[in-house]
Amino acid sequence: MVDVATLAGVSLKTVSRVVNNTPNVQPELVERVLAAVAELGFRRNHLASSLRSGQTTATIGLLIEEIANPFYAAIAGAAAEVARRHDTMLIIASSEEDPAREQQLLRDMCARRVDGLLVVPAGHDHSFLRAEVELGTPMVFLDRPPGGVLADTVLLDNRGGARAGVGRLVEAGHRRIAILLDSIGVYTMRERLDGAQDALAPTGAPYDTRLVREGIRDPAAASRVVAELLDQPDPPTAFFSMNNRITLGVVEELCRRGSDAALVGFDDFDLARLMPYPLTVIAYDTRELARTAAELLFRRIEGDRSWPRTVVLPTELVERGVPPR
Amino acid sequence: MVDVATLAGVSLKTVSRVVNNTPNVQPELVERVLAAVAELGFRRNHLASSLRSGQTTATIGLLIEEIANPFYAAIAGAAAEVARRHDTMLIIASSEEDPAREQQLLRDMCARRVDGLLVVPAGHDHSFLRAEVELGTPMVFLDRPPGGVLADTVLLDNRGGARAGVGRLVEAGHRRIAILLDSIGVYTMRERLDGAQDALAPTGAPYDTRLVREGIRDPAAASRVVAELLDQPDPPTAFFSMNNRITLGVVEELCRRGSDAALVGFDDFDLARLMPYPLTVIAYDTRELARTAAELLFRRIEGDRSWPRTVVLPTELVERGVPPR
DNA sequence: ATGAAAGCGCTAACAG
DNA sequence: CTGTTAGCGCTTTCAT
Repeated sequence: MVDVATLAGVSLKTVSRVVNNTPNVQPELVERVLAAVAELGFRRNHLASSLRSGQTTATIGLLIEEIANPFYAAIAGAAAEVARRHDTMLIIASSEEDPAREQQLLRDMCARRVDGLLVVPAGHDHSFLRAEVELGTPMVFLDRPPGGVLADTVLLDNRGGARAGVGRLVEAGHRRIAILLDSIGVYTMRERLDGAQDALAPTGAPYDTRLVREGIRDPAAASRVVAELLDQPDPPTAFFSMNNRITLGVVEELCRRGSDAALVGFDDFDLARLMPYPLTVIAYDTRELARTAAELLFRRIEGDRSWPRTVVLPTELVERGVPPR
Repeated sequence: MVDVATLAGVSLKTVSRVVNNTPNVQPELVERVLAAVAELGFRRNHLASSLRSGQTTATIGLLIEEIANPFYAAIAGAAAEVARRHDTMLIIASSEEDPAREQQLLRDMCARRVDGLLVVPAGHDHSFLRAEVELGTPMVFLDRPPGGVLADTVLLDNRGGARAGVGRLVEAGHRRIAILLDSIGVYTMRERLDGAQDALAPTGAPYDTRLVREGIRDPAAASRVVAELLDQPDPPTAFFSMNNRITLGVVEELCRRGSDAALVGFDDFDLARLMPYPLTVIAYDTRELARTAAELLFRRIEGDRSWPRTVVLPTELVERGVPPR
């Protein structure tokens, strides 16, 4: 900047004014400065400017589990769009579901003085962020609630969605309904399981724990569990899958066998219409989830100091056919 | 840091040493400093440290078209993984295929003094980056070559892949092969078209421009084009689709009609096995593309000053059946 | 409307 | 092993 000022024959401060589009600079000087900027290939150092001015880095951080996963990619896309409207850059980091890594990444983002944080929690204890929150760094949690810190949270109606999905199977006459889920350690899975039980309770059907299978991490595992369940003496007549990876494996195995068991899955599919199986699902708007969270965050960044709130977004039962019992 | 130093009764510099894990500090002092850090909730300002030390911000920028797109999400995932291994944060920005926006974003990233840039080009002229390159900011282009600037580039063998795909259709006896593509303005599409023509040329079949359809932006448009082509007096017996959005629309329309036309598509699908149609595709390793680019970038960041190179990654014909003519 | 001086929070260079 | 001093590139404050 000193070089530019020298070349343009003005003071350093005038260069700063021109570079920042401050009004009240003589057009002639503006031109001279701009010429010098071009000639020297000057590029403003954003770090230095936000170091001195102190308030904003025009950057927010997004912490997710894994960017290659379509769910998180959708979140990142919606967050990026909102960030863009606020002329803000987005730092994206993946926790890989590792709480230690989550903590390290969040600390690092804070050290970079992001203006705010959008977090899909991996761990259950976020009290280490309390100091940061008190220091005034806004943060919004999404998809899962934080632990040990009071902050804005945007969630899906997991319980209501699962209740509706299993309810639909009950309505179709099913009583032996297998429930397939990933780790019970994850908040969303616990909520969905509660919802499933809400729907099952009024039927008076005995709650058969052998029909609830936990720890299914991928489609292949889901296929194996389905095979095992169908080979039992008293097989289930319907399946409730708690995420789309599992649903995929269930579809594969049901098709392989030409089974007429019913299936309802949590999470919608891009290609559901082309599936060789009527796929009724519980859908929700992932982008809306992220958009809501990001907009809440920017409201905070712009100075909103109201009490933290929790927003719950609805889910929708997308009916594509449910074979009766 | 001054406060921490005062509280711990040491100099500012000692605090700096402790915070940076510099060896050769008395354990006792380390402890006192750490206690003060904890008590005051001190968090090192990463911006200030990289402003002064000047060399590295431990940040790289990734410019893509749109993060929610699975192709770019895969790229982002692989890049994030390499960045992570180098303890580097990733700023991701989406150009939305707008060259003006691309330029603005890249300039902004440079202003933030990223250590390097990973770019999937949207525009055709990147000469505005030349000053930046000369100033020593490493950058690697991927999926498409840059224009007007010499830099490392990692590409797929688009031409070879298309040649193999269309070649497979020719081998199955097809001569009237419809070719469906997105915008001809995109490098990858032009390359793939060249490859298709490579395969068609030796057959001596007249090159029928009515069978080459450009400007297909989404599955619905692809379905419409397929319908139109099949309703012609002399319909094609095979389709070559140049990306997976198009392939999807082709599959839908072929299924709807129960057509036995052959189909080969560029880009693989997650759910190809479950498709109601034998889907032979040209596959490639998207993550490998990004990994290669990111590793090249870090080699540059670490000081490699060798002449820029271009790497071309192979594609693979994944055979899932091709109906003969 | 323009400029001079101070300083953001940190690290480099050099002493002690 | 520890401290002092200067200064990264910019913006703020206050003068002119």
